[in-house]
Amino acid sequence: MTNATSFIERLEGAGLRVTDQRRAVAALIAGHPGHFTEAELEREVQRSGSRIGRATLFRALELFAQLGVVERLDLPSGEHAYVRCEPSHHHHVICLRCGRTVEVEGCGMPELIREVAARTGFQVERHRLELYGICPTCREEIA
Amino acid sequence: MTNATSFIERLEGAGLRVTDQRRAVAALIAGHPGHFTEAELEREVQRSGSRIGRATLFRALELFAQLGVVERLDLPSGEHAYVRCEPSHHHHVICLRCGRTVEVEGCGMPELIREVAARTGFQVERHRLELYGICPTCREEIA
DNA sequence: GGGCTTGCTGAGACTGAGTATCATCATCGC
DNA sequence: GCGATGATGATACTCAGTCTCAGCAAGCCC
Repeated sequence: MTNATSFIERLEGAGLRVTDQRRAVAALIAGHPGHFTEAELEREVQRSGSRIGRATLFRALELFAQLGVVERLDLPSGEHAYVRCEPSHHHHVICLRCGRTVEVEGCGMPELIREVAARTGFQVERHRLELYGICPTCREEIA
Repeated sequence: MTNATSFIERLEGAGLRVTDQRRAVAALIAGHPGHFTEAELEREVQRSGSRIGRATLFRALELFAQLGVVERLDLPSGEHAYVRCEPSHHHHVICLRCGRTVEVEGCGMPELIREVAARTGFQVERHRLELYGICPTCREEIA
């Protein structure tokens, strides 16, 4: 489980400073079950009583993204969002109804990439795969 | 091959008006080998001597995207771009060096989606897959 | 061809995400 | 505790994308 402490450890491991602001952002992200936008995070920061500048929030998100503990998503609406995640290769399945996000590892992409490479002559270096659907909880609620 | 004429046919088929502006945008898109941003298209419109408002350009892109002859991409940089494409299900392989875009059909995703659904309990409704790499031409140039 | 309806256009104001700047502050190694 | 330097935040700014609304023109009907 990714928690605020592991965020801090990552900061220390990279030789970066551990500030109150980063601690607060880490705690908020760690407490988030699904994805969130920068605007949402900003509101939560205010609600929690912390006083963190917008620029700092953006910087913290970018930083955590570089450290691999947070990933940036592009929602179908075109909005940018973030999810906390394990720093290993994986993909996200995002619930279109409640926004809950689940990580899927071992995605079976390597064969697909080999096939695409063979067919197009491209040397495929990276890919982005996002799956959207309805989570089990929401499916029950709808039914 | 997708050309400007097929864009127009799609408009007519959908009962939409065929205007000079839409014709001009269709011609520019049809002449584009790779992806392009709205800003790039805007510059080309000006260079070609047409006089099309920005709002109209956005509307035309959105329209063609709805008609399935253009697709919206999210580049790794976070920028939004568009590519012209066939209106069937497929994915794009994008060259990180020259921007050329190639469509890949029959992507082998169904099995992957079934597996993810089985593992997470999600009912997967749609997905977004984009592959980034180096195209054959660029590979030769680098070598 | 002429008139009419209605969808389309464009200028410009607006919004909101994200960035740049820079003086001030706080962390952390010594 | 001290100092170097990385981090912060207020503010101004840029730029993509949207909204509005008066005027225009495509295409239908006669």
